[in-house]
Amino acid sequence: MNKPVVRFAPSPTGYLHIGGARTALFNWLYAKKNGGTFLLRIEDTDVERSKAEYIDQITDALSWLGFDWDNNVVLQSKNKSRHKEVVNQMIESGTAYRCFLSKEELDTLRQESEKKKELFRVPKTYRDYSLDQQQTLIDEGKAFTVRLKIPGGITEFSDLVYGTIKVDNKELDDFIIARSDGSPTYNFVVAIDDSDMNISHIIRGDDHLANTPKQILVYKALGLAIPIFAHLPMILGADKKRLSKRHAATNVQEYKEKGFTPTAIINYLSLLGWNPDSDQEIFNINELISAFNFNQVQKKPATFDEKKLLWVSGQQMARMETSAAVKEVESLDSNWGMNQDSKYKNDVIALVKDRSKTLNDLIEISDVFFKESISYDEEMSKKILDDSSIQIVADLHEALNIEENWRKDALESIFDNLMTQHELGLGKLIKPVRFALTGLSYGPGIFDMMILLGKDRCLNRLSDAAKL
RNA sequence: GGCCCGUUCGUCUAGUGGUUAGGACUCAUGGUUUUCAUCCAUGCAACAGGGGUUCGAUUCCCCUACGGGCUACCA
Repeated sequence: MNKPVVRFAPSPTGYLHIGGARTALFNWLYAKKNGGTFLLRIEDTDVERSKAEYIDQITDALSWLGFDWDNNVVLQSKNKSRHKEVVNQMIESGTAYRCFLSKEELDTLRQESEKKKELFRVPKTYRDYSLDQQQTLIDEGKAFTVRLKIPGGITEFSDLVYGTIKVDNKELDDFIIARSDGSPTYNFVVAIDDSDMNISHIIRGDDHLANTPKQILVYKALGLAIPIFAHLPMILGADKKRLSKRHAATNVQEYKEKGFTPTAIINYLSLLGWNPDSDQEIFNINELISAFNFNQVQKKPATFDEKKLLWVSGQQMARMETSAAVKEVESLDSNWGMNQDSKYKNDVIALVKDRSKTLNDLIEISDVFFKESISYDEEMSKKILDDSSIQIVADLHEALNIEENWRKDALESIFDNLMTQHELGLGKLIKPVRFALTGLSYGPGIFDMMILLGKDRCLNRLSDAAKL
């Protein structure tokens, strides 16, 4: 088998969203797994809605996710003359024809059949006009579109996910391949471009499933080799509607800002509509590449669940090397750990990493190790630092102040004494102490934290908290 | 309306002509004589409905319902 050539073909009418990222992922995985080529084509032929800035946003997001594409980005708009050439060629050869029905005429006819509850079909008035007859109408100044001359019969193809799909060509109108302004339409150009780019496997959302027969008919009309198709089920929002801007967060960029790593996002996305045929859920990229297979791709749409993403992210976080986590955080937030010793930064992340689910958690918790003094949330301090708690904090301060050995065993014995003194369990002591030390109600082990924070910082914070 | 596709716990999913229908997330409870957003254990929870086929259907077939897609001079 030849090496596959696949492509991701977004239109630059918005940011890269989760659904697009999943489509890109499955294309990329398939290419990587089979030593194939992954191409990127921007479908920017909708002049109204396409924006150049979105192209950058999409390519940035893809790069960030790590989906490096081969060759240069193909801009569909650059192929205009090629598309026109093929249209003309098809008119000449009679596989397509000029249709002189105006949009208004068609709209009226369509409305009439709707009123009569009849099935609307585009009239094939001009289907069999000779080239001479067509020319006469052009000379009269009549506008025209170009339609594909769809033959009778059945169009059948085998989808890697959905299996055999059959459509009676009668169901398909002679659809327009070039508008009256000469611009070609999607179902036409997509076939031409895919063929020109030698795409062997078309992997895309199943919203294209019903368009596939039309595209196959274009391939056939031109005598082109028909690629293999694999349609992916849609990703739905919590309301079971197709993921769109209406939903909370659909933009890949937003997940980056929430502190998810590409690995976590990719891992979670891979689990939407696919399963590894095992119980494994946490994958690194290479594991995913070798496990990926269309046999395990689901046919039904999957609902995006941020809770599970968060869990996957936490799992990935725990598996990440400390040094890698430091790098990730630094690239996410360039201000993080400014003017801090790199060994210290490493120690902080090592301490905090296992309990964090996102890079933002890392940033939030590690911050208390960098700040000189911390601020206390008023409501929380009222709740946590009552009179007796303040007494604990004050007593601890006193005991720590005279402690020379800032080591775990020494700290432990101080807490032991405090426990007897206040007749409380360790847990009860830790709560106010942690809050005094960090302003947080959660975090790493208290002794490790104190050691890393250092004596001076601990003493200052305890006395600050005791004054509240 | 027509055509195409789909329907297993709330969610992601495994699975079989005879199973206690399995796992994961979430949630609940308990544990880890240190909090917890980590970790461990336990628990709650599903085969859309109706007809067939069959000794037996969640599994095969048909219908209905529901969901999604396409049906544009959008992509």
